[in-house]
Amino acid sequence: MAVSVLIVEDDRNIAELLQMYLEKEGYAVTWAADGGQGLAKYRAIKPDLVLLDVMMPVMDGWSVCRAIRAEAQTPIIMLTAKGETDDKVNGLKNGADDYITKPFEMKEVLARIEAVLRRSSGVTTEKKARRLVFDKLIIDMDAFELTVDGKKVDTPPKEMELLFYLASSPNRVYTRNQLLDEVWGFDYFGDSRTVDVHVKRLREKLEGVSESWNLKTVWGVGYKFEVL
Amino acid sequence: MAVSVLIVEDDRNIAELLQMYLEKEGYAVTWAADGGQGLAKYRAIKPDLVLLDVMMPVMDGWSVCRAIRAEAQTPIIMLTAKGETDDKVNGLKNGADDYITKPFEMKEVLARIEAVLRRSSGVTTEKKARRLVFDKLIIDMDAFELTVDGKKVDTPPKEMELLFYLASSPNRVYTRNQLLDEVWGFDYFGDSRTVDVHVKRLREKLEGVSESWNLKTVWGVGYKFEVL
DNA sequence: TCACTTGGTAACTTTTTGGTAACTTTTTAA
DNA sequence: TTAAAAAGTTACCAAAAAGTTACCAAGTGA
Repeated sequence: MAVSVLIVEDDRNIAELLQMYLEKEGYAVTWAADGGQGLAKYRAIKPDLVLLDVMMPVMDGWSVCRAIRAEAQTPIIMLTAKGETDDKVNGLKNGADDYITKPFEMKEVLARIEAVLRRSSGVTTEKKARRLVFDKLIIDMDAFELTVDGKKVDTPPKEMELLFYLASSPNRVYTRNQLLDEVWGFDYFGDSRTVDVHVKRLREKLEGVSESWNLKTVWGVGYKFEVL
Repeated sequence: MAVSVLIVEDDRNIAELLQMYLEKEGYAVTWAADGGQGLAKYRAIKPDLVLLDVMMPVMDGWSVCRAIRAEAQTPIIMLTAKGETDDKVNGLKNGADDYITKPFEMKEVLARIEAVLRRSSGVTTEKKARRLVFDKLIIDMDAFELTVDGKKVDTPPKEMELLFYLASSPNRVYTRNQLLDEVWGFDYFGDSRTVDVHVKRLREKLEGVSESWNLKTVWGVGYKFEVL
């Protein structure tokens, strides 16, 4: 069953961004725009985890945090503005499990959520395969290491992630925009040609290694990791 | 089977902090908010160990301690406020096995628990490898000693723990935040660049010693202890 | 109390990366 | 056959990340 997350955040944009990312990761997301609503929705749906903004009008995050703590042990992650150092202390005092400083990276948020859920026992987020093996090619995202024909090849993050993504679904074509969405993040606004450049760089590392796979251009569409 | 611990502590925050840490270490934790409840839960679940706060309203820690001692030899660790020196004497008089002064470090608590359990025979906490050996490198967390190329090298705690953590999962990359969570504790409030500095200090101690391993930077991701 | 150790911060330097722009080549379709 | 569109390629640069150094605050022990 899906893990449910309640977002209590008055800034609509931040909330939507979070929601989009979390849903993509398979979480069931509910959003509350203020503290009062947050508490109400909390009681209604009893989520597995709460993301709670500190700065909110009327009923602030700490009040909500204490209120939730008074009735259950649901993990709470606070979202605090940068510089408010005391928040860290407050957080623990009021029973928060972790806190994230704005502005935050989505990856950061996901990592924290998984960490907190892991800590609070029970819920286990099933992890995907982090290691792909093809003929003379190993893509290991745990070691963050690319092995080509038995040799380790230094490969920057973006290239690793792009290759890993393509190779996770062999023979499937992705458009540049799909790749930008999935690898760069849907909040990336740049030239789609940047994909070409990364493909080029990957090809330099991979060319002539094996007959059984290659990074193929699908003209007018995009790229795929082709496996014969 | 998991080792069970009963926490009797009226301060919800402290209790939760303890619970979180202990569960992460694999203990089965039960919490009681006051002395009466504590005694009741003690009788219900017969835990392997009791963490008992001294200062509690209604029925204080000493009473609970004596009550438990009257019926079993279950190890008891008292949690006392700083300055209450007499507690030490009281503790022994009332049959406590150990005592810890607030505010305490979680690591301290874990160490005490393991020590007490070891002493009270019976329960054996199967502990992980506390000693890692690589080519010309010995990381001994029991002796808290680092041996490089046959020579002991004075190494401060944080560096030892960081190295030990990284070396416990060779070739696996950890981000700075993961390392902060795991080595510094998830309740650490500080700059993630502090990891860099510790890595630097470790490298000074380790550089040029062996070809078969090294502390490697994974650009854009984090660090790993690489073993060839 | 004072000297020493440790852990952490801040500031500055160096390295690496990701992305853009410009130019070239290939493919498609009229 | 040729022009337009798409993709390949190259070089370069600003920003991000990591390395490095110096310094400071808190804790420790003599």
